[in-house]
Amino acid sequence: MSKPLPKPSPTSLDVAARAGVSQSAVSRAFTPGASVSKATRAKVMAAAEELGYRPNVLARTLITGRSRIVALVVAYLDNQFYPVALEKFSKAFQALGYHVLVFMASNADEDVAHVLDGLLDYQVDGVIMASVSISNRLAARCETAGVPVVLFNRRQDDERLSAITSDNVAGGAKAADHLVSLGRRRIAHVTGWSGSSTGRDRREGFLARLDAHGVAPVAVVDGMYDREVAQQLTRALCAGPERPDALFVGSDHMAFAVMDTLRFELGLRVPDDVAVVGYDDVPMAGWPAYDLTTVRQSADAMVAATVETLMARIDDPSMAPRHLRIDAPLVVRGSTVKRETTR
Amino acid sequence: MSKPLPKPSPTSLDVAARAGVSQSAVSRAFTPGASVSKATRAKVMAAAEELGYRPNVLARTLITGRSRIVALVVAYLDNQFYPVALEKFSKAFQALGYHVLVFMASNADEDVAHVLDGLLDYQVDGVIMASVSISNRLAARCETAGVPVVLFNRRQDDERLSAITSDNVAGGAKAADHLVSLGRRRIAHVTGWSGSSTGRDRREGFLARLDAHGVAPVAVVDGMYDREVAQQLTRALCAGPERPDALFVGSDHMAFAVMDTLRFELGLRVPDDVAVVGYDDVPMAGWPAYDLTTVRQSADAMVAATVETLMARIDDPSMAPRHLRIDAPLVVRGSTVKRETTR
DNA sequence: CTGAAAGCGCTTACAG
DNA sequence: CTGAAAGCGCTTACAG
Repeated sequence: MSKPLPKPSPTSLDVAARAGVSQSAVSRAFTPGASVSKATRAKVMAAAEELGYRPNVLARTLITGRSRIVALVVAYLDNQFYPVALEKFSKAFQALGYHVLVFMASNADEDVAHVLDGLLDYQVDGVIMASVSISNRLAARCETAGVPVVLFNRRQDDERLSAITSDNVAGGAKAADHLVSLGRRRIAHVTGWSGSSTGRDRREGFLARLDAHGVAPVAVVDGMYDREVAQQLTRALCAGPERPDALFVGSDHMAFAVMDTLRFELGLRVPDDVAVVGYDDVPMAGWPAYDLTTVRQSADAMVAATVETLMARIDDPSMAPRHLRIDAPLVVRGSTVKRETTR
Repeated sequence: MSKPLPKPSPTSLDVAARAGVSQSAVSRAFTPGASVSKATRAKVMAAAEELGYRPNVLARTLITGRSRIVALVVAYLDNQFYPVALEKFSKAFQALGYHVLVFMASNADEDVAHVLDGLLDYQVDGVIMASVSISNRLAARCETAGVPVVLFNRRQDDERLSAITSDNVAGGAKAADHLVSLGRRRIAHVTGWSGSSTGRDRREGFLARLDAHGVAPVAVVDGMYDREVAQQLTRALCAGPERPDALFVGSDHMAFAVMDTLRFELGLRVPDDVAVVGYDDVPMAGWPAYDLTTVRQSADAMVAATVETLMARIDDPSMAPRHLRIDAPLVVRGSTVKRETTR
């Protein structure tokens, strides 16, 4: 409650006085491309160094309208795909002189609305919505505020929003091809949350291709991208008389829970009794304990495309929104094809 | 490059005009505790609503010196402990009306210095250094700028820095007690990075207690908090004639790699051939595939203590730094004690 | 309770 | 290239 004054930071005026130049000159010395003589800049820099001066970014933002802050809205970090992406986002933006403000939001619309207000208050230059859907009303609000939004790993029918995803429909199809080619016929699908485009698209691609092969799924159930739910569904699926011999799971995160349940709770062998295919290819999928066959969403490629798209729209707000679908290859591992080398 | 104008956001002046009051009145209406009549506030709020006005936080920051932004500096997000903590930090600060700016930094001093400059430019109200060490010179720079710093999961001899850790020395000791009580005698320790306080403290506690039990470790090697390194060390340790029958690993993240190597590469049984104890108790440690005995660092407790400490120092910069050590209980699971219920 | 005014630390036309 | 000045959108004494 007390207000002790930690000696105030030096301002451009202090530097100007010390360097014997005008305050404008100091500002110019710190503005790339501004017209200052070499001599002036040198004097300014020397004085700044002595005083420990650094320009106040916030004051600059007030004038330029550019905060060099990008907001990343994310719903959960327990699915390893997102921390991996966050790390890459953070590094990519840092390299561009931008910084990432993280907002956690559930997928509830009021919650997203509230978070959105908060981030608009900070005059962020752009918004990345990762794993979060956004209503048209909310999207419109960002556009009105002149803040470009790009969806990461989610797409929307609303044309105004840029969206970067993997090719989820094709990815789902690859999972179907793979399981059928392995001779599996009692195939079930634990989908990603059907409230998300990723959940729906992967399911659509998977079921369409299964159908093309003349195979009817024994079950299609919503895993909600939740470990617990996936676990319960696995139990239920395996309790019936027609136990599946293959499971396509809408995310690696759920697939790990499915495998745990199959092996340690139900005593089934993977892949012998049940083959499992996931989606994402998070690092953990490659760990020997799971060795999970999965559809790879390249976080590198998706993050790079997202950053590029957002920056392009920040530089030119009139640019048309982009909808990119990154290729997602199947990565075959031990959860579908028995390995000889490991026990 | 073009500069199309997305219609500018309404300012307090616009609202004032519409509400028929002064600009000061608008400001007061949005300042909790300011003296405004109910009637005035109502008029202002109505006008603000109609115009879609929200106060510009940055302009406010320029005056108050409080940005309500907290910087979180983190070295890596692959160890699940950190994303879990980040999620909790973000939610806790959001609840307080603060926001988290994420900075990734390696542990290299120049890198930290660079990142620190960046975050000081944003006038952040406080800094949390998670998994990152900081030199005294750098710490001093923050203090000079009047920005409180608290270390999360790392401590420093420098008294000026608040630090929140688990009781790593006691935690290490518990791991030793447990393994010895199990009858293990050929015990090795893959330590956390010895450049970190956590790595050193856990080792110290572990070795001291081992010694108290009259047991000499068969090996003590630095795992660097790295999966790859842990894997190679595991191979090397098990190649010798005196294969360890127990391993204390400085973090769960490394322990998973150790278990994978033991089981899938070396064909050893856990815990029968080798017992494994980790540190952290990340969610994954409880998953059946690992079922890892470990020392629990409560992310909830540590984050809460960190937030509380940082907020206290933001409110009163003259407050003395705090050094908290959160109790870290041993959680016994299947990687040291065979479970009957699971296969 | 209310308004006019100064000022937070900068950028950027405008003259020179 | 350089400086004096206006102004970004607010908060906050200061009078009334």
